[in-house]
Amino acid sequence: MANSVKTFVFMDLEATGINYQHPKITEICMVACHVSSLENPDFDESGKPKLPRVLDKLCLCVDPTKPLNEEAAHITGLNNKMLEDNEKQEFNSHLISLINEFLNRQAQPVCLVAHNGFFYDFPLLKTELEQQQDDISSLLTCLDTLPVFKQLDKENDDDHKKGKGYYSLSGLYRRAYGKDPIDSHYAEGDVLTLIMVFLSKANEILDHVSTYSKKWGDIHPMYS
DNA sequence: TGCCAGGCCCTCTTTAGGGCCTT
Repeated sequence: MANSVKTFVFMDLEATGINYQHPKITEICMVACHVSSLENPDFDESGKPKLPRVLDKLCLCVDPTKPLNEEAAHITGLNNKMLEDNEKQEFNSHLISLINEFLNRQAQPVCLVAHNGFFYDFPLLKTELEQQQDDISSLLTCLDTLPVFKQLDKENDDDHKKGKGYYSLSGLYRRAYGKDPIDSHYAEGDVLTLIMVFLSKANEILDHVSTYSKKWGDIHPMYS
């Protein structure tokens, strides 16, 4: 199909807090994966899929220009002093250019993927872009793995008791691979975990990408 | 101190309320 996604860009944001705190981004990571690597992954001797060898990565720390809340600083391992001491730049036009160049380098069309992306990562990125009077291509599509995994369980009649953490990123990783992911809450660590979670159901997800995805242009900012 | 977002899902439901998931 002419419109089939050719590149999935898995992404994760670390920030100063969560939605109602009007957060600002402290770290952004995007890892681009060609669809062929997801359709036909290599497997290790235990039958676990391997991360694709060919990955493009963009990982950057950002001065949020507002205080991180205590919990965000604790779980992300970042704080304002650290970002200031390292003279990190704000979310500015240079960063937006980098993101655009990174996305434009990939085989098109591109689909952004994030866990709980429809309610966190995508609206927050949209807000930061809007505050710079800018945007990324409205031709992008985006996919949130949280509703995807809920829907797949429904279709597979999974009747497990779904307590707290069942659909968290680390919870999905534990379900798939029987152990905790590494480097949780480092943006790159979470993105690599997300790719592994995606690979655990890749063919089922890839079969329904058009059903589950939204247009980037339909994402609303988290706040203005 | 607890609340503050929000669409979806679950249940002690459907004339509703509360928890999840993201930092």
